[in-house]
Amino acid sequence: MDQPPLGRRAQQRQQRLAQILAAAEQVFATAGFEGASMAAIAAAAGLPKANLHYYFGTKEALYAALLEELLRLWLSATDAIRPDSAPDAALESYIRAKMEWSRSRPHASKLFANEVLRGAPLLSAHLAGGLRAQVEEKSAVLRGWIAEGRMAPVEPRHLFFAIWAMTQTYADFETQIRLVLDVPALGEREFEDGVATVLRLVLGGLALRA
Amino acid sequence: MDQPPLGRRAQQRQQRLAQILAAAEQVFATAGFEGASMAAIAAAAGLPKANLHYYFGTKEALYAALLEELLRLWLSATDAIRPDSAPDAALESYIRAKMEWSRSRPHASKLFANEVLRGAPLLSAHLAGGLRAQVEEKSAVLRGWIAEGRMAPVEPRHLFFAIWAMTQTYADFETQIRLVLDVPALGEREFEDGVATVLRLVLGGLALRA
DNA sequence: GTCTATAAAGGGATAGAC
DNA sequence: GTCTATCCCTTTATAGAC
Repeated sequence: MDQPPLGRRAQQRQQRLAQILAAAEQVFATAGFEGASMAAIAAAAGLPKANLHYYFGTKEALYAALLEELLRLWLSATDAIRPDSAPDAALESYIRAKMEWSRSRPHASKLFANEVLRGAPLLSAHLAGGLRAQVEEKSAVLRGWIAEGRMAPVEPRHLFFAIWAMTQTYADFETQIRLVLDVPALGEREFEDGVATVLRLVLGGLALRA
Repeated sequence: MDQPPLGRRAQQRQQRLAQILAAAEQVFATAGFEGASMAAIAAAAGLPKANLHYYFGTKEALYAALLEELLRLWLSATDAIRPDSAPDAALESYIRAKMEWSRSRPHASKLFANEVLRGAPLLSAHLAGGLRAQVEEKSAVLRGWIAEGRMAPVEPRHLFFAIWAMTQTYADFETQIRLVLDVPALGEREFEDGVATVLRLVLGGLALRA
């Protein structure tokens, strides 16, 4: 993606941008768009407030830049679901990828959840465009497997909704899960139990395992 | 709950309170705590702003009153899960109740989601208290069924997380589901497909149906 | 009890020195 | 490019007339 001959100035610029984006992701994720203040983001980034405006112009532009990056992540996880794949391996791979995303990028997941809760004012076009197209494409693959008797009949789009919900809940509802389980933070143990549960429901529910 | 001899004044007071709470639930649900303004809530309730302060004092008190009511709903849905129940009927009843709640009270679900995303500052005590206790109690019932061989082995608490996620997503992520399905609003058809999908995954995954 | 007017605080954004 | 000081608007909350 990056052209190699990047001057020292451009490098520093990239670093500043990344520094601001990381701080913004964290603050927006837990406070939401309205709840996050530019002052709080600046403090998290260790920079004066005016610096953020120099790099991104407005609060909304900074927020939009984060969503932009987020969408690439969202749309890149379904690669394993292809007509020539084995249904059980494909779905297991997809579920593990989604769960790993919740573990490693919880702020991104929460940011996305906040935006959708608000009615997705900055994301509607992408949801109705790229995401819908991808869901349709992958649903066709699943319908093919069902027609061949390789998988129990299910409405594929609702299966995706269920998988998204079960995996993302470990990021978005982390607070609730942590308090119910009475652990200080979600760790390996909790994510392993989560993966095992989701795999049992999906693979078992679709007659893909004993 | 209400004492019968309620004077006309008290009746009007109750009506005003309900009117404000309904408007506040809707505004807080989509805008979040910070994003919602007392002016917007007042407009939705058809009252001047000062009226809200007269009845509830502060914005946070109004918000807290909504969460209070919400918790009663959350904690009342697991009644069907009892040691002497049939596992499949109990879980089906629970799933249908949770899904019906997403259909009939989407604003309440979104309000809850917003609060948990924020780290549940006003809800931590209840999540670690009443909710945890209830989950432990019902998990013990499920472990009993598993020990008797009436249900496939699963970590009961994570099963609850999965059921909560799959059912609440039809309220919280309604915008995304609507756009992916390309429908103007979620209707009977969509909720029936959702219930069917969740039942297949849970009952099938736990070896409670063919 | 109800409403208008306003006080007090905090927010995004920018001007202008360096 | 970077930072301080500040403008201007919105927001919560209340005072005080009715």
